[in-house]
Amino acid sequence: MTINQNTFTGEFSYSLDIKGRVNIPAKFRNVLTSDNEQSFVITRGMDPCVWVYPVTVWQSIESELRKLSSLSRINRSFVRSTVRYASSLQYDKQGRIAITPNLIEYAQLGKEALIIGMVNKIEIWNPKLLDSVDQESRKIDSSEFDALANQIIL
Amino acid sequence: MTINQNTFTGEFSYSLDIKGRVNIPAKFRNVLTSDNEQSFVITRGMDPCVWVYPVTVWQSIESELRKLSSLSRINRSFVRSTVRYASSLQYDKQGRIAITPNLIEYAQLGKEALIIGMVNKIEIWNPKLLDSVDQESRKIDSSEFDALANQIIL
DNA sequence: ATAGATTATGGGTAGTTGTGGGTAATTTTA
DNA sequence: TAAAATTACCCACAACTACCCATAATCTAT
Repeated sequence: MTINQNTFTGEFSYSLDIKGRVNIPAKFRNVLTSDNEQSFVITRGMDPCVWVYPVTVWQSIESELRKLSSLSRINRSFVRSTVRYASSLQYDKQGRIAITPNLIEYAQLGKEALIIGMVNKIEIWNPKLLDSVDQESRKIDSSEFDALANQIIL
Repeated sequence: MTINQNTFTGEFSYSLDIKGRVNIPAKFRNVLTSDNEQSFVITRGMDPCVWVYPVTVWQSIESELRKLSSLSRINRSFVRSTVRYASSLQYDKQGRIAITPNLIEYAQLGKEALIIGMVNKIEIWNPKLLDSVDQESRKIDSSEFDALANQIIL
């Protein structure tokens, strides 16, 4: 039994080809899907990147959304923004996925795509953008970052 | 019963071969893995070296990461930086591990690799780098170093 | 001291993975 | 409705990795 049974870890560099396809790391494939669930969910990330969820994880998000009353305007807006960019997907016989132009534009993806395991989901980044976003985050919240490291890293 | 039952101690020098493989000291093997858990986790160290964790230790880090909400930007950045360079691994039939090019570059590993027991994890160093980093640390924080020694050494 | 076992290091091979491109089917557009 | 564009499916190859075996050095036990 490996830890990758349930979680995504590691970083992989792949090329986004002219048809908008990227490889999904072999290590991630049986985490993302199973024998009885071939599809998964792709959507916008909170950062300028693409998020890819296993169906089980997405379903728990969806069930939370169902609990939100549509009477509240902010609830409606939140549900809309969460669901709007999400779509169900499968990989092709080679283990690649086709990223929609919408998402390519949002994540500003070029020829090189960096795929990062984020425990319960996958992120797909433009490498340069990732660097600048992470640097920015750490500059602004450096003390918070250090506090987390102190608390969590063994 | 030996002290090595649960902790990593001591220092060992091995060669990193052309395929990026290093031996894991025989003494460490049953600390790192067990009959029902064959894999372990390799990642970047805080210093310029490689860290190797038993699965149990890594899992407690991971479970803390799962608690962090993705709504906070610094949380996302922290999870990313922690998980990004980590991967699950097993040794081959000879008791070696294959270190990824990423990590070899980060730790500036050459032909000679120094493996050091660090109680709850293993460190893999370029010997020269280790010397200079340790000297540097002690020069800068010498009073702190002495205070720790005073407090801990019996 | 010697034989057997374990450990350290090197290399070969088969299978998997990553990448590109072709063709048919489907959708979109004029 | 027909042409154009897009998408889905398929095949092929190159690169890499995992697995295997071989040998030398070291350690252990009698």
